[in-house]
Amino acid sequence: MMTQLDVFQTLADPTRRSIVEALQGGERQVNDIVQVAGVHQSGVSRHLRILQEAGFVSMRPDGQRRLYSLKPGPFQTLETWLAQYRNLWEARLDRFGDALEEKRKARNNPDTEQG
Amino acid sequence: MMTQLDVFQTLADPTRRSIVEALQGGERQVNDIVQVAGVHQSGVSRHLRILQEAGFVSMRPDGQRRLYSLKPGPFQTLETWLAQYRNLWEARLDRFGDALEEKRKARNNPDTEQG
DNA sequence: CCTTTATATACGCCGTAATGTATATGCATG
DNA sequence: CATGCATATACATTACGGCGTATATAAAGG
Repeated sequence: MMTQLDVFQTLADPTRRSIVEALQGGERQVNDIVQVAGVHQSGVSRHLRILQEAGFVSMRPDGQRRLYSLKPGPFQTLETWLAQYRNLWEARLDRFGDALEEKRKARNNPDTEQG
Repeated sequence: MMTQLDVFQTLADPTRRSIVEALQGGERQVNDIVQVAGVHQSGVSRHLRILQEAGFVSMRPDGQRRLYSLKPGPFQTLETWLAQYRNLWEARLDRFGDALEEKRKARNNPDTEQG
């Protein structure tokens, strides 16, 4: 069974990413997605189930059609995860700037401590 | 062979994510990472190679040790990809992004006014 | 030198996940 | 009710990726 892939594992599959991309324009029915996904309808349905279980999409029945659309949750999760590292590399750039500053000061004042 | 996983596929593996996490604190040698990664040293080396090929880390030899550290590239790629989906949630976060942009500009141009 | 330590790689094994075919389910309509 | 369309799912196949063991390589140190 599949049971609850995390955000990264869900997005790891290129077909699923193309489905997510296709949903950027709003609600789509399964057959519309089949046109762009490059896999068989059964595959699209499976991917949609996985995306739904991971919280990426929600489904709304409309007669015999099923309309899928994006949900923000996992994107926010990703955002939060990414923020950790944004801080990291920005801090690194800041430290780089600080180091330059320290060097400049040290040149004028050789007693200055170096880390 | 493996040859160039994309950002999402690279991050899909939990062990690789734990390695990336371990590198948040800066340069680490392989054995240090083995302690926290939960897999054998050979596995860690393989993961590090994959991370390097995907641009997540760089390596610096130091005697017999190899020091690995994070590189920003793929994080920025992720950032760009994620930006497409920002309109899914609140404008609050857009303003947060703007604030970061302001910071970045300010760093390059220290005369810039800050709020 | 010989041994120890640090890391990388070849190899085989195994689990997982993606795919298509075939089929089930369910709505819609004549 | 019979037929057709839209979607989901069971099943078998196949490919890929992660793992550990064993081994190669190379630097340190006695």
